[in-house]
Amino acid sequence: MGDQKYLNNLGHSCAHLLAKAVKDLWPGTNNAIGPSIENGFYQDFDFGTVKINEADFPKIEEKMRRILPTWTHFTFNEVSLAEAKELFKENPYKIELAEEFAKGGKKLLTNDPGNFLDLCKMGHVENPAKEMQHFKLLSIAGAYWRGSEKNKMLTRIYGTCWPTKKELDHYIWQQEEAKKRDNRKLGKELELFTISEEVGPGLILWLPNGTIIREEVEKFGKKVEADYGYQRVVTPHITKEGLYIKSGHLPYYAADMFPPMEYEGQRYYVRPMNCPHMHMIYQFKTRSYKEFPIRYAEFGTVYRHEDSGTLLGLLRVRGHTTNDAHIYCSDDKQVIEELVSVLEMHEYYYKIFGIKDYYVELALPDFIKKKDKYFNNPPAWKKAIKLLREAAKISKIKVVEQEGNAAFYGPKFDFNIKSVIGREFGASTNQLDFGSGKRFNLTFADKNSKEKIVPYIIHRAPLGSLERFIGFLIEHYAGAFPIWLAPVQVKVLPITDRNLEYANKVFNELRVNELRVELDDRSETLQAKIRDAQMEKVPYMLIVGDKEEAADKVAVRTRGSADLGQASLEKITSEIKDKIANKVID
RNA sequence: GCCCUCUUAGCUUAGUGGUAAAGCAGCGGUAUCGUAAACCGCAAACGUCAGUUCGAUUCUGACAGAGGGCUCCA
Repeated sequence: MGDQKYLNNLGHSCAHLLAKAVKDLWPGTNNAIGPSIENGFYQDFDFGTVKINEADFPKIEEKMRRILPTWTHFTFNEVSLAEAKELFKENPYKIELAEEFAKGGKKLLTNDPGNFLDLCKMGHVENPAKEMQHFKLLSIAGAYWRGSEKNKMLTRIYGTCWPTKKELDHYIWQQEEAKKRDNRKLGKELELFTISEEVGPGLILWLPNGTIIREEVEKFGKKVEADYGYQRVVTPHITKEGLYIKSGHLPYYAADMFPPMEYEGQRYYVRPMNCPHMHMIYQFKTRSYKEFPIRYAEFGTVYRHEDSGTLLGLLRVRGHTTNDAHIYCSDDKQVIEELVSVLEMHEYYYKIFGIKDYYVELALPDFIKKKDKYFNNPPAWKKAIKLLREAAKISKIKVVEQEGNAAFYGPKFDFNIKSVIGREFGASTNQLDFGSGKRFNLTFADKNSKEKIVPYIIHRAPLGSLERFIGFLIEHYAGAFPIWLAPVQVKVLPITDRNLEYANKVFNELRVNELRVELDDRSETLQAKIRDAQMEKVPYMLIVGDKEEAADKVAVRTRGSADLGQASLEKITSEIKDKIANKVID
């Protein structure tokens, strides 16, 4: 196994090989960038008017293999901007990059394996012919030049390259395995959710099994929030335009909102976020300093106009329900305490759900590149950032600071989790808002009966949205949910129809114990019943035949094991209830 | 939204310029079986709208939906 740096060099070198092969096959094609990425590399091309697709891969791969033996080593050179412009005069992408790097004071470097000169940042293998033999082209995609929708759409070819054939095969196998966990695939197979063309893309229809999981997660969230002193509220899904003018969302957020509707001469929006509604609840009455901090929580459903191409099962949708809450703080001390407690809550959730692969980002504003994106109040920003850093320090949570990702009204902690398929996405966001108090004129009476503006509001959603979170859980558990979440917790399997009466007795006993239990009373073979229960990933199977009936017992099988032998129903019931109560992950 | 690919029964797939095959699921029977698929039968589909054609599920186009991607820099 090579280390990551070596794998990066391998992928990056292979991108050059791909570029050379493509340029040989389609003269006139310009190659743009070709970096290594996790598990491989990509190379962007401008094919002009030529269209290629995955059917061309064998041809390209063959060409690569033909070129590879001639690449025994790379030769490097430093060039001047003028030289670079001459060398790459036919390639506008390279020229743009060269000019930019020269301006940024970076050295301009080129490499050449003998027959293919390229502008390059370095990082290659020493002997390509020898080291680069195990590659495979994976997919083709469109990608904007420099990632901006305003630029030209280039053609991106993804590939992977490994030191040995074994590692290449292993990677391909791993990808196949990952696909089996895809939330869309399992969502269908386990009957968790569906998306109807007639209802619309990105709008989730929760099936009975999925609804059980959703409601269990919701119930758990409500319990935790109750323990942390939150009060629950409920607000409507639409609102008049004026509220978003007041909040400041309209100019910053319009592109993400569904178009408004007219009603009784007023414009109404389907809400893309809950905050302004909650602030209206704050304003319901005169507030006293004694009430603080005020914590309002709501599972609030919002709708956002996500681009159609970005939708992804439960992971990216147009309607979702956030595990939202707003904490109104009257001073800095409360802000720190509440932030620390919110971070603690995250860790508790992640422990319960068994989520280990995550990191926390401290999203800061970028006043240089995106000046117009933020409330213009530098001292307030500075102070807010200080408070977040302080809270992170107390929590002993490692945060990665990232400029440019802040909300328009404040900096935030974003928790990013990684699905087994390798998709990384924001799981939760915790924002420190120093602007809305003033905008909404949220006031309270202080000790001296003086009216004050709420200085800080914490927006937090540790579970993110139920849609995305459950989408993540589906992939995380590969559909085998911990028993407290499993739609069906126990299945009773009678061996013959003779055993139906006893099976019913067992079934009813489990129901009385408030377990989610099903009785498979079909006239099927035991093997078939077991197979179906396994496919449904039911945690416990209780098998009852003549022997169990005679002994007044049940034969136990779990989804992860073979036959566990007989046990009394009381014993197994209490074992199951215990696992549910403790939210055990098996 | 943009680039490429795709759309056949509830699901997974086969196939054709003369309206289509199968497995699983479903329904009706038969079998009553000991830890991952019993047997027989029945019913059920070419995404939508145009165009080409004697004739289109098949070819072309548009639309809709789905899938792989879209600043990890030379």
